[in-house]
Amino acid sequence: MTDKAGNGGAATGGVTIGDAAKASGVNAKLIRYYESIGLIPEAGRTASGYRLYSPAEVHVLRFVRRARGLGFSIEQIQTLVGLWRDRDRSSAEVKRVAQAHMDELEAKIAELTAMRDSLRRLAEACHGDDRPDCPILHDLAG
Amino acid sequence: MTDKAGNGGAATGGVTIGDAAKASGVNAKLIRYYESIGLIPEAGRTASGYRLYSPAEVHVLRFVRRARGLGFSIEQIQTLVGLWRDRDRSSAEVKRVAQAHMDELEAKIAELTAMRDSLRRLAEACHGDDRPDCPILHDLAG
DNA sequence: CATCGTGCTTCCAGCGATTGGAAGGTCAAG
DNA sequence: CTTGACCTTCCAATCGCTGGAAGCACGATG
Repeated sequence: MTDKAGNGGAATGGVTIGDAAKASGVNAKLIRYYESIGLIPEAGRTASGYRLYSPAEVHVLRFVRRARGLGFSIEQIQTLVGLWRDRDRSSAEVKRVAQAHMDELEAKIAELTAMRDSLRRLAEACHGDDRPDCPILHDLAG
Repeated sequence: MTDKAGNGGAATGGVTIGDAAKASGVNAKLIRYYESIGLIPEAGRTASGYRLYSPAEVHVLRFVRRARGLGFSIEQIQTLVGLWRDRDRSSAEVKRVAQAHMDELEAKIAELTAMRDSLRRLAEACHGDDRPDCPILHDLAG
């Protein structure tokens, strides 16, 4: 029940991908995927080929997970991680990326809301009983 | 400028895919795709292999386009087209499909709205100037 | 020492709903 | 006969994952 490698988080120079996954909330499969597309740099390896993650790398993974949670695209996250690493960044640059994403969110919300409203109007007019008459189909049929 | 086939909409037993596209608002590529996945039945063909669409088939395409416009999935549209064709359908069944989709829309809207609100709060707290301090990155970094 | 179970590795494929392109056949008009 | 607009099929890419298969690595147990 204890660590199979005996180093669940310290001293050896990094944790395995499974532990990095647990610590960051990004599953192992996804971590490899993020590496493969270049979102995160290639991890170091043990002699036998296992990936190793330092606390700093786990931190990046957590960052990525949070950014995905806010709906940022991989491309935007790449930019954000870059800005995060850059101590001389301007907050204006970060804000620009965030604003761009907010605009996308706003557009998507508007689109979905319009769909929902149209649909709601149609559904409200539909009896929803055994009779075949249905304003929903009537509308779709044009 | 007139019809290349001389039958832009009548008498010959159907229009070509390009004309069906213009008439339905679904582009030709997409019509073929819809056929390939079984959303619409295989179209008839001319001797030389061109697809032909009757007014009724064009009508189905228009139906599909409107349903996609409301955000219904292909699978849901398949059900709706089936119900549309069935004169003995119950409006309750149609309403169920619509309601299911409205629930999905509602969930997505809630998700995106939560993202937008979080992001807005962070962005409002960000100066957006030359200084590197940024609550957005601060939050993402945890 | 052999074996077991778990975790790691790579690679390949699929999801949903399109869109794009390449390579080639068909048709009517000039 | 050539031109050009249409049609055909097939294959690949998009976005962000997720799943599976086949095979090595590792530690604990019998």
